[in-house]
Amino acid sequence: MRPLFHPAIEDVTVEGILYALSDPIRVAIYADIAGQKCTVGCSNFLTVADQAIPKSTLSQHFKILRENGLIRSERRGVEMLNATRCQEIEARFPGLIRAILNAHAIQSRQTHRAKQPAKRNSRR
Amino acid sequence: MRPLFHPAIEDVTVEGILYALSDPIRVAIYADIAGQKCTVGCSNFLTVADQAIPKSTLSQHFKILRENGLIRSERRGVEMLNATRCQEIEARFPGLIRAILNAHAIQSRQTHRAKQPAKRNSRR
DNA sequence: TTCATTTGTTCAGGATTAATGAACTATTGA
DNA sequence: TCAATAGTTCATTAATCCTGAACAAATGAA
Repeated sequence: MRPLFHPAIEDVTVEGILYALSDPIRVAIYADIAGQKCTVGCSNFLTVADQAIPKSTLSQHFKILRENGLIRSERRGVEMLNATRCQEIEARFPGLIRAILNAHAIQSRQTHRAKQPAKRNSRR
Repeated sequence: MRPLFHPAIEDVTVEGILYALSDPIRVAIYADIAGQKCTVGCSNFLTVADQAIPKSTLSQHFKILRENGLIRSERRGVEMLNATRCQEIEARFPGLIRAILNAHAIQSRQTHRAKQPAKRNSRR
């Protein structure tokens, strides 16, 4: 099994960050990790927003978050501990992560209030 | 030819915005339009960052920007005038567009300074 | 040690999405 | 009516994504 790849912060791109967070599941995962005090394992997200995610899919999502510089993952015993790299990104792209998480929170509140509003299309 | 579709601002999603701007060509186009005083036609972008873009591809890029709520396009005579919807988005997701454009500007400066630094990978 | 359990990765395939040349539509002006 | 200009649509190929199945690594118990 290959060692985990983490890009140096100066190799992290805006496009990479936006791409990684342009998926509703990934942004939900990232927002959750960012909100936690401590690091968390992947399996906390086998269901996201009442939706079951296959673990192979979940693994890919974490890989995308990791390889685009959004999180740092470290094996701890049998599980993987994930932490955000918010501070590093903040130093490179001030305000970016905060604005995205804030926008995500605004949207989540509206979606909740409308109680499943006929399935928003995530992309396109 | 179908009439152009523009989503209502309340149907614009964070994921849609991030997706649309996660492509290096689209974010460059968007940053350019946002920086202009007046609206501009699509053909201004047949080359972006010294890279030729086929016009069918360009048309798709504009469609993605438009249908994710980032720009408003209007036919004026034989050409298409495009304007950003920055203010509407600002009202819905405060600070989001500004932070993204700022990050893009930071990255562009660094990329320029390094004079084509061995092709940054745009995604992944 | 050996085995079962837990957690996550890798691989292979089918499904989806993106890129683009060619043909087409719409508008303008000669 | 014709040519030129500006974009769109379509069809095909290429690239990506999703996920079940098999695998790998660490732990703890027997």
